[in-house]
Amino acid sequence: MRQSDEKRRYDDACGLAHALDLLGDRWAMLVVRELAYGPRRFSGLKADLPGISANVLTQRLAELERSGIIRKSKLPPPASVQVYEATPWGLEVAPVIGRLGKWAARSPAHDPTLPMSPAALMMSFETLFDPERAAGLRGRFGFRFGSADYIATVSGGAITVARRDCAGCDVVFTGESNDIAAVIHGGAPLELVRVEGDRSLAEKFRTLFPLPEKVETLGPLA
Amino acid sequence: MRQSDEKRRYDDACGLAHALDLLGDRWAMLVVRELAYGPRRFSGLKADLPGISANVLTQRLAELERSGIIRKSKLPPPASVQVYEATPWGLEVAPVIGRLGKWAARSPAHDPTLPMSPAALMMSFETLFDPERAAGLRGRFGFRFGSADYIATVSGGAITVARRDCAGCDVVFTGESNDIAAVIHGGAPLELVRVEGDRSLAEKFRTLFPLPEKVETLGPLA
DNA sequence: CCGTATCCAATAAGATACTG
DNA sequence: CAGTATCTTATTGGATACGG
Repeated sequence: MRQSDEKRRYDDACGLAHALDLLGDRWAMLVVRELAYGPRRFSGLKADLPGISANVLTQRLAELERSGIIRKSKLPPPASVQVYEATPWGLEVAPVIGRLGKWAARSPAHDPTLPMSPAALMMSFETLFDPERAAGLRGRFGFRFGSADYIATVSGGAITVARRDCAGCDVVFTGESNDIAAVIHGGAPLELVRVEGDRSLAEKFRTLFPLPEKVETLGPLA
Repeated sequence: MRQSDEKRRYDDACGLAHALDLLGDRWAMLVVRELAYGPRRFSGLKADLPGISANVLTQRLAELERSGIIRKSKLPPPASVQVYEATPWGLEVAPVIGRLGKWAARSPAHDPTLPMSPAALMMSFETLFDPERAAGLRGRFGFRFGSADYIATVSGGAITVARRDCAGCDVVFTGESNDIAAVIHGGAPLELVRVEGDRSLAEKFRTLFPLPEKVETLGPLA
């Protein structure tokens, strides 16, 4: 628990400074990332945020709720479990933090071999998607992570992602998000994960997400 | 100085997590904002980041330089003073943090009456600009803050901002960035600041930056 | 004047154990 | 499973002193 009532804030009218008042605390943006595709439970969030401790997660959820970025809600019966979900406004920041991620992927210090959560992987599909490479391609691509299913729909040079059952997809990838990330982004062999359905479509899917070029280590000598 | 050599990092391959490794420390993004339009000196940065202490600024500058986001450089003689400037890659994150700011401006908790630095104000012009309202408008708008001059060029339904002498502008606003912000964004009377040049153009300029609608306090009851 | 280094008090984050 | 409580450690900001 916070000992003082007053949170540390920037004394600055700039919208960016206020964004950092709202999302600048450690873990806050990553919590929003995890909620980008639908409601999640406390334990799921904790599991997908490697290294966060329960008390910090509790505090972040409370602050984000106070700010109106997320809210508590209850899944319909018979589940009836409590979950956290992004509000419509909270959801609007997802594409912005996605672009922040795309920018950072050019950093020489970025290490793509670290673990990657299902939500992070699905967001990478949205942010790294290349419409030109997807021209003329149509398909529904399912991802079964054990904890949840997601589908990515490619059509008309665009991609959309949703958390939804994989039934009816043209291809379904099943495995750990780390391994699926290695296959899609890292060029690892398809055999690392389970692939059901149209295999050639799966191969094409892998080509849609070019990694941004790394920055030169010493920076361009302008 | 940091006591441990190891910086606290996220153990996460997600680009966003890496962005926060690079820019997640307090003040870091605001330093980048201040460098968005050109090189700045230490004391200028300190003055425009209300509340930062010299040692924290020193530390942030060193970290950002290590990451390749900014670099030290020397102004050409006879000035020959040391300045900090964003690298080309570092500059690329400016529009992204601008969008973060635009998103946060919808927060019910956002207080636009707080102080606002010149760089923050100029960035707000870029992020809040409405191309439809600027249709058919052309002009060069100068801003003289005492510490530096900036110009905003509106043409063809677009706006560009640069730090440059105001000479040749159609309108020049002179005053403190706080007051100019109150005039442009807050609807304060033009008389609060000094306006030279085409006054009707100045009035039109004020209409180009609609503030985003506030979120309802309790959030939409979906 | 332009920073940098050091010390200090307050606060935020992390680890771990524990409760309903 | 969903958090709390408690303790320890790390980071922040302010003051101040110092070097170019």
